[in-house]
Amino acid sequence: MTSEPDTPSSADDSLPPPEQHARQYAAVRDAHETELIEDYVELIGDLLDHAGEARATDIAARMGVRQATVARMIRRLNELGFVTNEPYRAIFLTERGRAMANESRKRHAVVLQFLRSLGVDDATARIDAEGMEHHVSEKTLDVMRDFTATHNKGGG
Amino acid sequence: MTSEPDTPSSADDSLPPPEQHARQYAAVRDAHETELIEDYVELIGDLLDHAGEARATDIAARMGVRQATVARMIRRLNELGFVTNEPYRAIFLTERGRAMANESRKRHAVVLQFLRSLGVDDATARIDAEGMEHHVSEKTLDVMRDFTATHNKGGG
DNA sequence: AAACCTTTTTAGCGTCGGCTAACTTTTGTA
DNA sequence: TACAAAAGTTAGCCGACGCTAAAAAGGTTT
Repeated sequence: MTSEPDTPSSADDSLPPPEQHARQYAAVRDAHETELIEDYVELIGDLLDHAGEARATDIAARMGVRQATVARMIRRLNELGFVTNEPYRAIFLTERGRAMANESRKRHAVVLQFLRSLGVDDATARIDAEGMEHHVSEKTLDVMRDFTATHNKGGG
Repeated sequence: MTSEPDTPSSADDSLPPPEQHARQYAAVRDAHETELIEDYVELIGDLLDHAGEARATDIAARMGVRQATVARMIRRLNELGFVTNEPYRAIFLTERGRAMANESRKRHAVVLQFLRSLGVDDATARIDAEGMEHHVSEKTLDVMRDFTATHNKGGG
């Protein structure tokens, strides 16, 4: 039939050429590299804003990992220039860290609200947004923003 | 203005309780554990279907990694019961592997077509789908399927 | 001040998934 | 048949990120 829902251009029958395929997976790997860092930075920013300070204990509790894991990550974030910290003291974001936290938070909010305006329930939207957040390109984020704006007039 | 896009109920002002927050991150970590395995199994399934066989060279080229990396992963997939393989021979999927490949492929297709029907260009949709695929819950997949079905009548 | 508890840090283990280098097997060709 | 190229395997390095256990620093209570 020529009137099938799958048009030739949108059918997923054939594999992309190997190089393009490889680039897709490389993009995913790249995203994974920065993903955890962004999650930590975003969480630290949230804690600073909501609790006034970001302590390792709270980060550990919210990330669901041990404090030792957090300590090592904080050291890494410091080396990368995202946070400043002195031994046995709270953690603060550098300018770069603050920028990343804001970026992440915005992206997170766009995805979360998009999912909700699609009709996904809140709990599911929160979980999915957390995972999807780092894999959504700027272009797709724009589309999501538009969609949410036009489908959310009555409030979501 | 009181008619801002952010309604109080959908605003993301406060952090979730720590335990819930931790569960969200745990879900992401869990997804990461199986993600790469699913990607390999899905790719092997695609190669079997499209090329008739799945060879380590082709897997490496398409994943964008070295053959040594593929070899170790194949051994792992074998131990996990997803593939069968004999030394220096092509790779085949077990029943479990085939089931996972089909699942992954379906999920991948749903996300990809959803993005396209949203209006995301093909190249972007492909990249984003690859990353998002593993972080989309069944519930959200259902919503995406519905959306694509109702917004894709003219083809796209 | 001493004792105690919490918080943070450090040391060290294990797994995973990239990599290179070197080797073996298969395959294709002279 | 012999040799070269391609494909597959193995060994071992490295960084990341979980973990436990134990030490060090900070804060509180007596």
